[in-house]
Amino acid sequence: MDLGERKLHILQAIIDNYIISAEPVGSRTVAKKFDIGISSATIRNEMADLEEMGYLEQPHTSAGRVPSDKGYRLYVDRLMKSKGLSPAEADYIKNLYDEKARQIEQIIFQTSKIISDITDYTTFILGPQLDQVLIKHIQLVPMGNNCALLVIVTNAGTIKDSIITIPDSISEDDLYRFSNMLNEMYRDQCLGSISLRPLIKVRESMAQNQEFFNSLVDVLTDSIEIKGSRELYLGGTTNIFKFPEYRDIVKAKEFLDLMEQKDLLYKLLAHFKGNGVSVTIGEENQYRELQDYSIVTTAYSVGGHVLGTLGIIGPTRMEYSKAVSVMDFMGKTLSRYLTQLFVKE
Amino acid sequence: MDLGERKLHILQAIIDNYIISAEPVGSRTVAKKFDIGISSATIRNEMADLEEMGYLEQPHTSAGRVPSDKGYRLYVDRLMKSKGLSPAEADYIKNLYDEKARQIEQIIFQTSKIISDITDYTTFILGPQLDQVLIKHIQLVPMGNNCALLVIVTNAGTIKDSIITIPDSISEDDLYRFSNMLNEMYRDQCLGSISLRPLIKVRESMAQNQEFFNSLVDVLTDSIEIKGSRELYLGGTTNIFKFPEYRDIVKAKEFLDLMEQKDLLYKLLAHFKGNGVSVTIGEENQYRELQDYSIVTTAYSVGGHVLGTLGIIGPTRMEYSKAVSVMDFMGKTLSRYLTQLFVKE
DNA sequence: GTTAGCACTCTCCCTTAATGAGTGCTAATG
DNA sequence: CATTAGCACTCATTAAGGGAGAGTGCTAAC
Repeated sequence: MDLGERKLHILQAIIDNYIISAEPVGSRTVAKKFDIGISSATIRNEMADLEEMGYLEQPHTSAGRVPSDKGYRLYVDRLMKSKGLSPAEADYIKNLYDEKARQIEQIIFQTSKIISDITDYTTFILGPQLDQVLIKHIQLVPMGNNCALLVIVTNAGTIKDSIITIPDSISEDDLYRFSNMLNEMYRDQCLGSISLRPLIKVRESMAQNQEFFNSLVDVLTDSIEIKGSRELYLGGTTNIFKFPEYRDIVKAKEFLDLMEQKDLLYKLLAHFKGNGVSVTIGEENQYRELQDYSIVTTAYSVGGHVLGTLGIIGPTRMEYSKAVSVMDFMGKTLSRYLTQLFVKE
Repeated sequence: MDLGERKLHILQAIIDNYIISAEPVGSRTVAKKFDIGISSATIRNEMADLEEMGYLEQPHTSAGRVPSDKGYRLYVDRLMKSKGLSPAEADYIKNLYDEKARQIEQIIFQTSKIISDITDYTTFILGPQLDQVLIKHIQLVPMGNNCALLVIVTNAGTIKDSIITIPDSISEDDLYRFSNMLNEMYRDQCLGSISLRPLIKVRESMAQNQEFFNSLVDVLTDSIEIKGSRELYLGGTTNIFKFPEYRDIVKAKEFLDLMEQKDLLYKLLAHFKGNGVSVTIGEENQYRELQDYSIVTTAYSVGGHVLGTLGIIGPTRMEYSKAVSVMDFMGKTLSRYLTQLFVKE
């Protein structure tokens, strides 16, 4: 059995309808929407075919049809009409970015807020990938009781800090001197691939402070171990309540727990390295916990280097057309903005 | 009518029971719990009195009694037996703090996680109050396209950063020189009360860079405007689902929306400056949106200076005894830990 | 003052019945 | 031969009715 033009039209009508209504779609409804002279009986036959082919499902015998993941996939690949953003929306976004945002965190939060406001889905953003990023400044700041703060500023505007212990024998002046050394050694080096070798020289020059030296090396090594340290920002988590399929308290809790469990989202996002917008529908997802949801992601970059990922998550009954447009637009807008801020012309 | 010993005992039995069961408590239940020879009929009479006095309420004629906010208040002030933490819990907490936490943010997150794990309520923590805090280091880091990052490290281990624009005429070397000047001027000054006057001298020395100078002054002024910039950390927001009174999706959403609306929590916490643990029950709260909940707060400090506030929020049917013990313990533990880290002996 | 007894109230839950949307099949139609 | 009208059938949803049970308030006796 093959997918004639008419079957595709019917499938599209059903999905369009279901995305809006969240109710199984019956043959009569399709007949009305599809005002050419085809009766509901004919449509019923076609729908039975589409179900047999796996594009539709039936919650129970006497209900209408609901799209399957396979149906959504076909819809995303071939049927949906790309909507684009309304000029009002594009303006709204541009204006927000024009306002002075003075911290990279603020910019990211703003981005996540925009996306979840416009789409009504939950947004998650993976912060700058530190191994791609250059060190712009290193500073050791004496803090108090045998403590110092190691601060690393990167060229993506992010700051990484770490408390380290220092022995009594090191004075504040020593720390500042040492800061300068570190700066000279590591400025404009890539955080992901800095070598500890140059430090050996330093080690000799502070032979009496082995302990401090070791602690410092530990921290630097930790800083290179980036995986754990990438921030994951969430926005619009309670948007999930807007969808009737999550009126059920158990499902809502399940979703919110999922969002709090950030490891899963980390792992998930690790896969989407490519550029362009990627859509993962329901069971296409390799993680079972996420197979009830659809996820749309895209990368953002600074000066051509991919820095992190934007994503939204919502029910498989997602407004894919809008979701894809928004993510595409926001990925590009954020990249342009960051590049303009941080890359020398 | 006055509150005899027996009435107090009955009230206590009712509240103890209701806190656990979340069901209206009937006279028979109290009679059982209260195994001295008093019949349920007598207790019924006493309960009617307690209701008349405003300590109890009746959801409907044929239901048991439920404590009123006034009842809870009496309970908290006079009736509850302070439980203290179990040794196991105290150990668990101490062990967590002994693990190396390398960022102040991490420490705060850990604290909020501990509190919501132990109490099952939602935790909110107001981060360090920046006007109480000393500047330990200031750094201008050149970033790219007419941009620099102003980084301020404080003696509470927090870092404040801000993107500022710089004119072409300023070189990287100028920036570093300027950083050094700022450091000399402001190190160990209180962030809340730094004066811009010393900068006037600098202004003269960079007469040809008025624009940059102005932008810098703006940012410094902003940094002093602290109110907006205090972080509010949340933990265990989905704990609310554990309580039967929030099985209702509307109420659950209401609560979660409340937690996302951080201004309200800011305003709320501004009131609790004193030390010691403070309990606010239901309608005692001045903000209508919070009158369905009870809130327990306490301050944390570094070296005797109050830095911020810990709080939990849950249904008025709260395990006050445990809540108070935990908050007291955690406030003290966190303060001790931070003091030990950051204050010179 | 305390208590046993009893009528009364109200919620909760189960059963039953009616409604209605939608299907699948059959037979008629162009 | 594809299309369609007609009809019996299915199943979820909703409303109504009717115990059962928990709890109260009142009265009268102790």
